[in-house]
Amino acid sequence: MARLTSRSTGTAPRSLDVAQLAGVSQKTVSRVMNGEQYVSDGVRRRVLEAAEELGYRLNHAARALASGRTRSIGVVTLGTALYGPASLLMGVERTVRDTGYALRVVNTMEGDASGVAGAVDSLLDQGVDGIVISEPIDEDDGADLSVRVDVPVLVLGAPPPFAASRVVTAGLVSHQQARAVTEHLLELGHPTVHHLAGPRRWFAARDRLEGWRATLAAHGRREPPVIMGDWSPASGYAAGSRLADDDSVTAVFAANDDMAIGLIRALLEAGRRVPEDISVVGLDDVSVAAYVSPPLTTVRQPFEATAQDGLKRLVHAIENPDADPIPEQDPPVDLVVRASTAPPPCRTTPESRRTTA
Amino acid sequence: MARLTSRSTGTAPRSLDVAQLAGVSQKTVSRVMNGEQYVSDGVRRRVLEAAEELGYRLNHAARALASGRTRSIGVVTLGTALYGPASLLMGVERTVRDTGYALRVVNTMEGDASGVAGAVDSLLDQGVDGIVISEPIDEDDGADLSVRVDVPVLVLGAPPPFAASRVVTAGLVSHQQARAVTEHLLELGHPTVHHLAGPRRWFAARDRLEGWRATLAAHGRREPPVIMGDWSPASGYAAGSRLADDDSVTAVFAANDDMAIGLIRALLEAGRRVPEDISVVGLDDVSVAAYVSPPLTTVRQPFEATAQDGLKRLVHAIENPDADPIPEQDPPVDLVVRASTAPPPCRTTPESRRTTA
DNA sequence: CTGAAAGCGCTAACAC
DNA sequence: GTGTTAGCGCTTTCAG
Repeated sequence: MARLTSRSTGTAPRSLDVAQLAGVSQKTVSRVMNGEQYVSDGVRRRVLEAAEELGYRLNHAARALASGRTRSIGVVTLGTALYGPASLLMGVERTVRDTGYALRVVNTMEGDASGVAGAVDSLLDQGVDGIVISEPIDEDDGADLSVRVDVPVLVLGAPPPFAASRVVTAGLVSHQQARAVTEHLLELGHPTVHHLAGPRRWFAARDRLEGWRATLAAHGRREPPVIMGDWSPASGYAAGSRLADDDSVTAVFAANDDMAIGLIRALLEAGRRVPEDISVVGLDDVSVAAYVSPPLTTVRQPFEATAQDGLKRLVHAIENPDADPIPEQDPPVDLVVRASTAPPPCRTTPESRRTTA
Repeated sequence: MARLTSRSTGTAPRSLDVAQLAGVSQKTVSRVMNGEQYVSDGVRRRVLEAAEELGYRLNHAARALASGRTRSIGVVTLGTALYGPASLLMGVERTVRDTGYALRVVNTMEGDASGVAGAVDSLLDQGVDGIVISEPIDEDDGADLSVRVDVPVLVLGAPPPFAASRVVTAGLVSHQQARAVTEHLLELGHPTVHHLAGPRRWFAARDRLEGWRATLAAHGRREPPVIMGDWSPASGYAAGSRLADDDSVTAVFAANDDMAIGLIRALLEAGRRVPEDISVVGLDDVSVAAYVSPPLTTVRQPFEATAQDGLKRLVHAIENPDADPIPEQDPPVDLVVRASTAPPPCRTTPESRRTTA
């Protein structure tokens, strides 16, 4: 009964130690730890008990080396605390555990030219079975990813920024959200809708702008000049200060809630009432949206659903390399109408069509 | 010049392949890749070129297996998009890359009894050289961490929730922040300050409460009953609805900005003016704080500094197991006075001392 | 300064 | 059902 290789204490127990304690081969321990079949219940129990007694934990590095799979997924994030990216990351985090994968996170360093490419590279370097790219923003240079990405990639909230063998996307909902917002405003009777856009480098910003533009066109409305913001309340405030002087403005769609809140602040300071004089809509439904003055009409973002749906499809792609990808499932648009929108001040008559093509 | 082991294409190149191409031993490649000294410049360059040509990337799993070190740090987060935890995570992410470590993230699943213990366990399981625990909340049960944590641990924003061999902390600033807020309000002439606290299970909530309480006591002021919130604007709103009826309330310190915003909303709806009738202070300095009505007086959180300082000390503990820990460096409290605070309505006389001990 | 040999702890392929 | 034999691609000794 003497152990063949009793290890000096201080070293972590290996599967061989467990095997000896349980009186089985090392391979059997491996089978049990991996939940494989073809192990009798008695042996399985003995092994489990031995492992427990020794405080054994499987060495993932060794497993990864031997199997070539790391059982981990890498996430590329922006490294900002902006509501959208941060919420998406949380959604990914919460979901990934259920998939049985571990999570590695890197962020695209601001001001670094390598950007997404560098981040993906570093993940590949660390060893991951799949990659999630959350809301990539356009690179300064057109840095294309020269490295070969041979693992499946999930892109959240944007189309793939590079070519990879197997790519899936999720959360491409900005266009429809913008349409819902614009139509809501038009239905209230506003002759047209102004738009405070996010930075051009963000796909979500461009897509919202497109959705707004397309909707105005579809209704034959004049398209006012776009105002550019940077997602921050300060930029919304600046936009509001400019807009406040223009009496023709009756409705503004801000590309996110933060800008909407800054915008409203500027309008109020300028003596314009919201929504009596000007209606404002945001996008995100941040937690305070219902409690600012006036409570903000906005669109709730489906972060959790996007993360879940995307991850499910990424894992499918990882584990079934040859199978067809699962089709994307768009969540419904969730417009939350509160008190920042109302019919325009004077003109109750809905519209004078044909102003523009 | 024939390669000894030319590998079939399709397999990733190993250090041996690089060695053969460069005409050196495999060990020399290892030396170069690790930036060790005692390699002549010529050899180093040849190796680097060969690696580049082959598209070689070091296999971290093999390295971890051979060296016993993973060069990665694990983070335990709460998995909520609350401003504090989310911002801390971003700070950690942004900082960790500079340290040369990779980041693994797990979150304590809500409703799971194992909580922090389970999360730490799963990190240990994955293999990490150090662990960051961000704002742990108290467990339902007194689940103590039975697993042995033999890697250094950094706890952010709370005292260590369990005993580990080497623990460092950072971001224990709530107490001082609460004091600054309370003193600001007292200096404005308010006879006392009410407190809308966060959930008891959060250390930050308890510490803010303690700071507020201690400050009132130090100034010999009456301590009004504490109102409990849950960090959400909704809970702030509920608190505000109750407080609005009480004429004796002239100043409220909400434990975070979200609650402060909800609180203000309720007060305004009830016809109380802020700050003319009631002053309100939040904590966090969320991005919209300056743009709500009225602009919120609050305390800016030093998330980035906390993450940087903490991580620096964690890495020190990892790499110098026997050295003394680097002492914690508290960032200064950053009270941002805006328009939600003012002297109390009538009583210009500062105080009537000795109301309570 | 450079190299040879051994082995980290596991899984893969195949025997029994 | 279970065991045996080879490596996975590195780092670690220890020689030179």
